[in-house]
Amino acid sequence: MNGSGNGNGKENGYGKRVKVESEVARKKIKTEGEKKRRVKREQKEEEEAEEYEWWRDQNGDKDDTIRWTQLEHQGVLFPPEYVPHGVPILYDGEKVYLEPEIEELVGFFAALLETEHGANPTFQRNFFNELKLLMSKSKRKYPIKEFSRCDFRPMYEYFQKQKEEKKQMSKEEKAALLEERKMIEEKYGYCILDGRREKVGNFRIEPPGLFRGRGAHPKTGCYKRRVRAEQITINIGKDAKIPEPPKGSKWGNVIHDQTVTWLAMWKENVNDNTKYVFLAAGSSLKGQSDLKKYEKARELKKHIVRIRKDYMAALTSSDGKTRQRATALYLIDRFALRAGNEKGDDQADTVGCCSLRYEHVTFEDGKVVFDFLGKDSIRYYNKVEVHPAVYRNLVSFQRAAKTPGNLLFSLINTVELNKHLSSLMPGLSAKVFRTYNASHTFQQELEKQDVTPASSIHELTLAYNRANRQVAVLCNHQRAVAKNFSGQLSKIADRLMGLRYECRRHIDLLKPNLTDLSLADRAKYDLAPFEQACRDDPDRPITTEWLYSYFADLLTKDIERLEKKKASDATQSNLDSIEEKLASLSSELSTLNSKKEALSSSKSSKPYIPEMYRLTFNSIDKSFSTIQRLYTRIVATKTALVDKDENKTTALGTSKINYIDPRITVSWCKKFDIPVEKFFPKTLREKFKWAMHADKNFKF
DNA sequence: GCTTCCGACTCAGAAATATAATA
DNA sequence: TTATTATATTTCTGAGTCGGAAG
Repeated sequence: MNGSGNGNGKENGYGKRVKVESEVARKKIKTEGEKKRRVKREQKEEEEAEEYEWWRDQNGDKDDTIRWTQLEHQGVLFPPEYVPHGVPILYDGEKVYLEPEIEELVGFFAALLETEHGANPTFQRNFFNELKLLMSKSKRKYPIKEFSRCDFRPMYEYFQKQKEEKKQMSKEEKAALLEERKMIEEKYGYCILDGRREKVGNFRIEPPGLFRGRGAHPKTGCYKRRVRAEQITINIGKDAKIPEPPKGSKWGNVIHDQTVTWLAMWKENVNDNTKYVFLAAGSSLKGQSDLKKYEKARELKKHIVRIRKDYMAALTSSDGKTRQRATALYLIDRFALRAGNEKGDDQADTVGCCSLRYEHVTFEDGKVVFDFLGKDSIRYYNKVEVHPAVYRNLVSFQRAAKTPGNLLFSLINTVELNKHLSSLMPGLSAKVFRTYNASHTFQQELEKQDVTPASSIHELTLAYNRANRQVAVLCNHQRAVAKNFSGQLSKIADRLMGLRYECRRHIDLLKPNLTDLSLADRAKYDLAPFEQACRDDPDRPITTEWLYSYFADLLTKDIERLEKKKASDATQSNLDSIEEKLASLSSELSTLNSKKEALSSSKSSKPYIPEMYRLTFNSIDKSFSTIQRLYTRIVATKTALVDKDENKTTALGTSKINYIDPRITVSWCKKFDIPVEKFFPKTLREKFKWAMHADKNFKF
């Protein structure tokens, strides 16, 4: 590996920035240390792998239709054959035992019983049709007629139990399993490409199951059948040894096509789509096209002003087709919309720019509202201001479309659009705008961030992620809300409430003591911003009931702490005082509980505060600094809350992996003296090997 | 020429797994 | 400490783009 690239991590390791501040941090140091060792080990592995630095001898005008000259590989790995378990399902409450083939299919459904797929009517219907088909072909007679009379629970429970058992496996068993996995990866996971050992991506043949289409896919739940060797085409070098198919079978076809990069291919039965086995993302072949993609996007930089001028002028063209094309381009460029190819009826109804329909735009307060399902049925909702000409055009396109269901851009399509684009710049197509705008936005946002090389790792990470998030929002990259998200949020909100309450009572304590001060002195202790910060959240007011739970919580935690202390390092001398404290804590806890009980019946106005948590005034300065400290924590907790909430549905990964030129990250890391490992985990460093030596002055 | 089809590739979020944080 | 839970990373496979061949 080249020195300038990888040496970076060593010179600027974590150690320099980790501040040893307290004993509490000691534990951190240990884990930091372990982390450091792990990172070092990874780096070593990266260095050890003998490296072909393909990016060093790129010559642009090589014949790029031939993708390889030598290709050797081990073929594909098939999933294990089905092993029947004999667990029945219930029909009208009666046990029904199934023959293996049918049991397997039913098992696919039973496993998904508690998921959204299992509850999806289309999924259920498609699955059940497949089941009826299999039963009708069987010699056996099954009583099963209606889905609603089936009970898949027993099988579901059985699978759950199995999962549980797997979790309970001993260390040795787990290690053995891992070992086997490694062996398999060693065999199938690599190929020889032009004399070099390169990683293969998905060498595992997809196991049978129920097709899990996204969104409202009409075929979701259909039986995705087991793939056999006879369906598979192997692509391999002429001189290479052809991999052995499973016993008793043979490959469907073996070809030696040097113009493509796949190693194996088959047709999947549900949608008749082709599935490929490709090299891994870190391979030279993938890396080369990745680099090419970003270079093309950078090429667009040189033309973007002209292209924008071009389509802005065309917005008011007298030719309808030209106006539509210009408007579509405006949307693709400004809002990073996808091109939007036509789709069939046997697919989910999703759209991109060119396939937008009447119902996907509305006009509100002089703005345009886009609301449609995009790729993967992810909702795109955006209320935006647009250029007046674009507004006028959209209104008129919609009027021309007349009714829902009709195309907004009725006169153009993606093929034409891309043809036009490639006439403006060789190789330009709609998707290049997404790459260009994503990378460009990222670089700009990064520059906007208020950080210096002296900033802490934490601040730098935050800055990076903020820029990253801007791009994710631009590209509408979303993710499902985490399972217990609201629980996690309310936990933080609860913590915030506690801080607010504490801040409030410290202010109340201090305030009366300020009245005697001179006006000038009083100005030194301005409480206004703090009072503002600890004002109640109207959605979560501090009630007496909450207060009692708050103190009960504090008591419980203090009791636990003391119990621990008692158990671990109590000497005879302090044992008594511990016992004493424990007793008073417990008594306060029971007092509190009874007060809480009484709360529902009587409405006493003054909340009871356990003795040990009552505040006593000490000095103005002490009190004031406590308030300041609490204030800082309130602000930090608030931002954490906002941060978490904003990140709730935003997926940062997709843009990092596919849209942001990695050289921007690398150069920024060099400039700000922070290891790239902070932002690129192992596989990404592998994927972006070609970008690791980017200069610190690199500009996208 | 045109439209339609389809092959080959990139990009997408969910699910599985590994790791770190916390009780 | 160990067990549990949260978070980060990797794997999986479905869903797009786009260009060129076929009809």
